[in-house]
Amino acid sequence: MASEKIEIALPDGTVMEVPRGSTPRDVAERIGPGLARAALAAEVDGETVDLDRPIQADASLRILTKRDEDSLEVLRHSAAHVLATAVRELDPSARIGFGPPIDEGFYYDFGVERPFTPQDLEAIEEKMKEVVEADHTFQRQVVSKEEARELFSDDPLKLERLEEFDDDEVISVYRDGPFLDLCRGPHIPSTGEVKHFKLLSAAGAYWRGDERREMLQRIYGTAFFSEKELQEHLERLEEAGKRDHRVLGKELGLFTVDSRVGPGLILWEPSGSVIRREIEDYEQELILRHGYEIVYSPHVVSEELFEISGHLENFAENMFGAMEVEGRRYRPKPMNCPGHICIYQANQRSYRDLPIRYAEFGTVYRYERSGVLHGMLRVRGFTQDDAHVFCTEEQVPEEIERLLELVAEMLATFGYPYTIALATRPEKALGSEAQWARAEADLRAVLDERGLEYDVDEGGGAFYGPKLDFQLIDAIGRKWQGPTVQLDFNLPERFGLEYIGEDNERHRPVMLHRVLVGSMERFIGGLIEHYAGAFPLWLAPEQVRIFPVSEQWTESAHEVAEMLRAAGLRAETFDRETLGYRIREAETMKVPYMGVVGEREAGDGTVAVRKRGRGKKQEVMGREDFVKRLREEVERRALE
RNA sequence: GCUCUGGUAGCUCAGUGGUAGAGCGCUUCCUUGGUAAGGAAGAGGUCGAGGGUUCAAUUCCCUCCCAGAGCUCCA
Repeated sequence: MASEKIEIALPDGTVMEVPRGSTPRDVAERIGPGLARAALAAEVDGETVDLDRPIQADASLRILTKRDEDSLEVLRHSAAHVLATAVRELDPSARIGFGPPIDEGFYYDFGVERPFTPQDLEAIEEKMKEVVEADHTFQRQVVSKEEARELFSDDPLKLERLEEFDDDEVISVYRDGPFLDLCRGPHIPSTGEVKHFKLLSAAGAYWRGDERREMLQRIYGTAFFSEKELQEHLERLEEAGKRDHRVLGKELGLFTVDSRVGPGLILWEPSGSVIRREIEDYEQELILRHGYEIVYSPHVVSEELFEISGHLENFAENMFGAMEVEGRRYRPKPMNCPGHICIYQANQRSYRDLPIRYAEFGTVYRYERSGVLHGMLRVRGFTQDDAHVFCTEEQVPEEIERLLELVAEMLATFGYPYTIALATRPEKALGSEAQWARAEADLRAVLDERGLEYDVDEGGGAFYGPKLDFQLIDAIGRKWQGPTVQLDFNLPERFGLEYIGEDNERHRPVMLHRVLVGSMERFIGGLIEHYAGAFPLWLAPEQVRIFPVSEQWTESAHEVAEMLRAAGLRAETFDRETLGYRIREAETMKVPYMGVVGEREAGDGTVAVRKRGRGKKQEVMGREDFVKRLREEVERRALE
């Protein structure tokens, strides 16, 4: 039996015969000593495992080195163990929660007496370096539940997790030097491989994410295979910090909040308002061109409406409280759809009227827990660029097609690449299976027809219909929630929506909800970060700033600015301090264009044009040409 | 909501059991400057709000308000 062979299929297609019970490490050694040295983990039949995990049957095998995506996860998981090892060394009484790898790093939760301070993190990081230095081997061991109970008898958190194992489940523990953890694995061969890591922050986190349970102390960190990648990651974090819309919003005077107004409620300063108005004007022009009609609905609505819509039943915890007037209860609206439905129902509708597309920049109010509020990105009052399409089932594909076109046009204008996800029927769903199947098929067909790539989020749809989610990718690669399109079988039913068909019978229309920017607040908050505050000309609150070289040319500078304003451009003059100061000020405020007027320019009717961020590279041009050039750039909404 | 951290001049922040400081900004004056900070003087603060301890609180304690980080990507 011992000499029995099994077949291992390698990624290059070759098949290797090895004794049963060989480990991936054995295979790597047979392939070559270089690979054996570089090996960190392995993928056996698609499952990531340790290098010394014996293989008992024919399998496909891939040796993972630091070049493989999946290795990074293993490394970070191991880094989390190194962290826990260090924390335990410093505080043996620390209880051990969970410590998984996450998207950009890892964390570990600890049950400790007091929260970690930044000094603690430094000390822990130093201790981690010792653990790495010691190069402890990660040793996997399979134990029985009974043995595991014994091993973790002093740690109630681990014991709790242990009790959740089914009897037939394999329970594994991993040891690295002094530290033992209940862990699924896999791990890299030894702690010495965790060379480039950094602890980033500490914060409270509920045990198992349940706010009724004990709060543990979580430490976040990240790890990479090279110092270069680590440094690049830290720089990215720093860059993201510099782009923070709250900081830029303050510096550039875009928006503010005031505790007298209330948390999560945005006040738009003039400069921010310019940006918003430009976007709203643009979008209005866009959607009118795409066949929408503009409507308006009230901010405060009788509760009766939300009883019909079901919001009171399903959305109440997100709604602002009721106010009573003349014995009737009213609510600030959390959504615009019920109002639009009432407009639809204001008249009898014929199939000849459909599709009907109502759009509104509708301001809604939603209660969000105070802890989740965040600048402009998560607020309690915001304006949606909301629209509702009422159409027949047959018209759905064409409407989806139109929406895809609309989305593509709009996102290109802002320079966002995007991805699409189709969210399908969840467990608990309204409407017949056939209805869902048809709707989903319609959505797929349109996407496929256009050759668009998309992910499928199985069961991710709303209970009332499938949806398309668009995710934006910003200038530094972060993802943002973008447009959404949702089919709705629910509200037409609840409100009893009807249209008269060709057959002179009453029929139920389908309803589509869609937003493009979603919320003006969130979208513009995101745009601030996407552009790092340097808005393209058409959106820039101040588009041009004109400086005289010295006071005697102030008049000329004013003339130029006046000319620009007459052409509809937002131009100012600035003649304080020295020329260097004025340039610096304009660069800091990220004004796209600067124009300098001195003796030469005043003499021959030109202006010396400097573009934001381009340093001294200036260009002298005629004033008319300057105006023309800027007009042209605004009109095509150029990104650069 | 919960845990931790913070709230001092318009902004960014230092500081102290004996009623406060810097840089930037602001005002005024000087400077008339050719592409990222010219010089000087000055004004400006109920030290988040309320209560308590104390001879004395911006500082220590309590409550509240606001802000920030985080609150399962399941060993």
